Amino acid sequence: MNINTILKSKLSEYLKLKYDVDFNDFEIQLTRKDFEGDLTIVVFPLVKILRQSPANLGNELGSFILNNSKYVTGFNVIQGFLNLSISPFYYLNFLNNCLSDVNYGFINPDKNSPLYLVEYSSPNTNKPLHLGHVRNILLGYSMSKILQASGKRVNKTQIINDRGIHICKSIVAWLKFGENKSPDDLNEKGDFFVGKYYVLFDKVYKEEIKELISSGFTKIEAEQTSPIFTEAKELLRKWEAGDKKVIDVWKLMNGWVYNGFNKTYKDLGVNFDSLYYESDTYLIGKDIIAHGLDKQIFFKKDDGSVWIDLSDEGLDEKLLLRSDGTSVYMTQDLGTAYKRYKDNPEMKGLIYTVGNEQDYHFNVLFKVLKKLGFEWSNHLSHLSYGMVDLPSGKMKSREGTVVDADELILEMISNASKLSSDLGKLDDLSSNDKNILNHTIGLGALKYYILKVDPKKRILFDPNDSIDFNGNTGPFIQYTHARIQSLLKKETYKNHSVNNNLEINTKEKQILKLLTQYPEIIKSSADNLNPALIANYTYELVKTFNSYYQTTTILKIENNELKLFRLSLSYKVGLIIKSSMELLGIQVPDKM
RNA sequence: GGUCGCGUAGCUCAGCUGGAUAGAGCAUCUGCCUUCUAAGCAGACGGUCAGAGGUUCGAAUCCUCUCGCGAUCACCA
Repeated sequence: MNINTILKSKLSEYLKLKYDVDFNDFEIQLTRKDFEGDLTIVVFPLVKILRQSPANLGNELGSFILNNSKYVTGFNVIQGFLNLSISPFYYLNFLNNCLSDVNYGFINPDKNSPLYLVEYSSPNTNKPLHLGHVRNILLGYSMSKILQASGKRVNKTQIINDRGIHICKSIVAWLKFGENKSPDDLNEKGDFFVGKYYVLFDKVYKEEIKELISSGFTKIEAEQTSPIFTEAKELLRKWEAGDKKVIDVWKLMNGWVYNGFNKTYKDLGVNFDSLYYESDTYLIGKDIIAHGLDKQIFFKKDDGSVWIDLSDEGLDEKLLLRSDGTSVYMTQDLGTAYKRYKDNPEMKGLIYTVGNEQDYHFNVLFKVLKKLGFEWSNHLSHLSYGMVDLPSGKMKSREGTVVDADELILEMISNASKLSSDLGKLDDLSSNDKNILNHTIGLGALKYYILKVDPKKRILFDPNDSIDFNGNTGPFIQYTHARIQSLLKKETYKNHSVNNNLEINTKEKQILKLLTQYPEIIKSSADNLNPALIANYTYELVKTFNSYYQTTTILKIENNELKLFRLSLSYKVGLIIKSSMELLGIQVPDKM
């Protein structure tokens, strides 16, 4: 059993007996360095209840726990802080137990575990993925792993925004200028290929407007009468009418884009369990609107547009359907949410990984569903994250100021490659193994760089400042893991029980203390939807271990018992590093 | 203007539900590779936690106000 739980229950038992007070809300923290002790109980909260001075109370509880727990070997009291020295015996015992437990810290979900849907990525099919998507994808994927580790069944899902005027724009441009060529003909990645035509459309459109204005049209007239834009609108009409030719081109081009996306997902090491398409769900959304109108939850304005009044919730009126009957963003999201519920009626959570620019949208979405009386609406939550901005400001795809996901991945790999060849670390590897390793390291750097930051905070990304490989970074953590593996390789290592009378040093105790915290970190990370907690915990562990590794002889000592203990400890640290990096979707190599 | 979020070292960030003297990395400087991987370790330097009030034994953390930055309030998605 966990030492905190033991201490809490003993103390509260004591308080009940002696003072007839029910209290179990003890705050137990790691003792600050510079103070003697391992765990600290804060007694201030009890001072008021028991009407005693903090010092007296600390001493009283301290002597009680000293006499009643075999794990406590001493105590001291400073102000209201009761510092307890914990016997190495406890930690060694813990090491023995958790050594044999491969899944230490993990709660394995089974068929009866609550089902959570985690949505992430959710791209438009008219342009390649960029750095903003990368943050989204990494966050969503990592959260799905973390939720799984905390005992939830997870379905990783996305909604693909595959219809609408923006899609038609790239189709029109390709039909006009594409010369019937496919990405394969030009040896291009499908999403780039299509994105190119999206940009081309915009270029032609702007030129047309310019010409029209110079021949006497107003700006608005020009925008409306632009031939290429008219074509796009016509195409959208045909698409909605189910015109076979249009649908075929649409399918063809979307297929190219999906191939491109899949390559990027593969490079990032992520995947999905289910896919939803806006082209399937927007009609369901329209049905829901009709239903809500029926029940008078929504209302229709004179021009035919449909709205909901959320002023009683502190929000405004919100449009749900355009006056011409076509759907808006909200329409589609209502439909998608409903379909997901229908497909997974037992779901206990649906987490949308979407940027914080859409906080308002999701606020409204959840409230609309609630007003519609869907009891499952309280399972929905929004994992909102800050934008990734450049020194020049916001990324804008049409202005070409985006950091492209694929280019960034390549750059990270080449950075890793350059660094490892400079250091001469991989010289004895085959070139294929080198490539795999550089990919692992480059992506480790990228993923860690993004995930270590609190999701709700904005990230300022400077492309000229290539991502660091030293300090609090992915490669540093990977490196430590690799070093541990090579250490273990040099000795025949077997699982064994550590002698409980062993003397352990301060740094070893520090590491063991950190290891005991691992399950709480996973839980907290899952509860707060925050992978950064795990990232920063792992960094602390790695840093502590490195300091130990550098200053403590592990292999070349006479005392066999001690050597085996040190190997056990290293082995366990390696396991924890590996499993927590896996929760971030980061691979850890055995050699680098 | 309304709403939401953010503001911690020169820079990038930790600091979880309030706890002791504020924590890392980068950068700058000083040591350490004939001993398990120097992508490392040890150390120095660096702070008005945006500002002002309040709550209490105790506030970077909670509340109020002010300032700064960002997002949003679209018949765009």
